[in-house]
Amino acid sequence: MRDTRDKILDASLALFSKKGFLGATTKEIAKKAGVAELTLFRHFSSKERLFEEMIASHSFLPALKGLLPELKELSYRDALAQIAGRFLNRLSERRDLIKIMHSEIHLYPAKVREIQQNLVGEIVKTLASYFRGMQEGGLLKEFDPELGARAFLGMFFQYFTNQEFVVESKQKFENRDAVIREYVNIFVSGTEAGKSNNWSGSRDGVI
Amino acid sequence: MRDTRDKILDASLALFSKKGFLGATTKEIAKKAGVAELTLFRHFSSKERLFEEMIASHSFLPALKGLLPELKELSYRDALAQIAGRFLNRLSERRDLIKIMHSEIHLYPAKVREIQQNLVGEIVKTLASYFRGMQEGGLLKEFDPELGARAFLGMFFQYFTNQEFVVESKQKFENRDAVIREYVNIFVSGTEAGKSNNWSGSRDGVI
DNA sequence: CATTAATGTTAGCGCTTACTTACATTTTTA
DNA sequence: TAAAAATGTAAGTAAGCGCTAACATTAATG
Repeated sequence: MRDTRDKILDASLALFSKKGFLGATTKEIAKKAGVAELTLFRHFSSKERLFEEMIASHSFLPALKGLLPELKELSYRDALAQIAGRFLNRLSERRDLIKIMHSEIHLYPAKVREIQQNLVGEIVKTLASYFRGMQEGGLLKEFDPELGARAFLGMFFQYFTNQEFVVESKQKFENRDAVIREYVNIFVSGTEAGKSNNWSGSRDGVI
Repeated sequence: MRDTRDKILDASLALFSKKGFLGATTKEIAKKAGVAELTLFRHFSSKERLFEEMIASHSFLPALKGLLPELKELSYRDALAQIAGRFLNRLSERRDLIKIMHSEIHLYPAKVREIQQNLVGEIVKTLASYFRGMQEGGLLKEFDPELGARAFLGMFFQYFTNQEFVVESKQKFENRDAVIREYVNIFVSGTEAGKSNNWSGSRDGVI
């Protein structure tokens, strides 16, 4: 049955994420999947193969192919907020995979790099090419587009991991949208006091 | 002997970092420390206690107590570069501990939070209070100082983990100082095209 | 130098783990 | 409905793990 295989894959994702590769036992995975342990081994020749196939089955995702055109119809701020939001969504969806990625770098450096690539690489490229376009239009300053993309996404990746894996009682900065707004604003216009950019508008409520 | 204890603690840091708590065996740790396995258990009643004491012995560090006054004598850009540099240095020094922190969140959530707190908390506060001072002096825009500090350090934390744990052949962005310069610049004056901030000076060498 | 403390050596216990064998039972398929 | 494929049950194997016991050896101490 195709169903059984998937149930095992899903259970293994959850348990590898929660307890790590060594900490999750095949017996436990089978139990969580609602199958006999032997059935697990009939589908996957070893625990290691199960791990690899689980990773393979969960790690690819396109998800923002046609995003670039959309961005061009938004203001710079809105475009960045859009990217940040989607990025955070994707990270949330792939929460378990990211946890595994953090836990098992030593076991599977290649696989982990592959996940990272699939998860971040595409969005970095999309954002970088958006920056390039805007720079050519004279709308942005000169900076390395890919480096800029990594800086921008890095702020959010770090925010995400901190929220998901470190913070316990969802404290101060749980307001996702407020964080996005503030980070985007910093990225757009910086922090140094200057002429215009006060943008005091939507700060304390009311719009 | 005091020496023996420390040798075991050091060996356990290295191996827990490399293979995780479950992956590192007491036999292997003892061998790396150059002692008999039994000696390890005479110093630490269990593998778990060894792990905890190792964490405790490595996780505290003040390291930038008197930094704030120093910062006030620097330009905004230089102050941020200074902070970023010190932050990256600290992360490099504590490389192994950070790896463990990533690997063992599920086992020791409390301990991991404590490390994170010791490692990042102090520097966040220092930077935030620097921001506050600068804002009161009218030198910076209005933004949440702690959130700003987290955004700034987040860019670098992400850069660090990417370099250390993901990238293999030190590729494109190995130039630490160039990354610091670009990130600081983005943070200071943003990315949106405006009036002044071309700052084309020290971009390609030659100051 | 004699006593005590710290370490080494070896062997092993009890437990868990990934994985297997043999056979019964269910489910799917033709 | 009969053959075939998928799953279950139960028992067990071999290996590795954390950890201990008993005793010998070395190093530090007074």
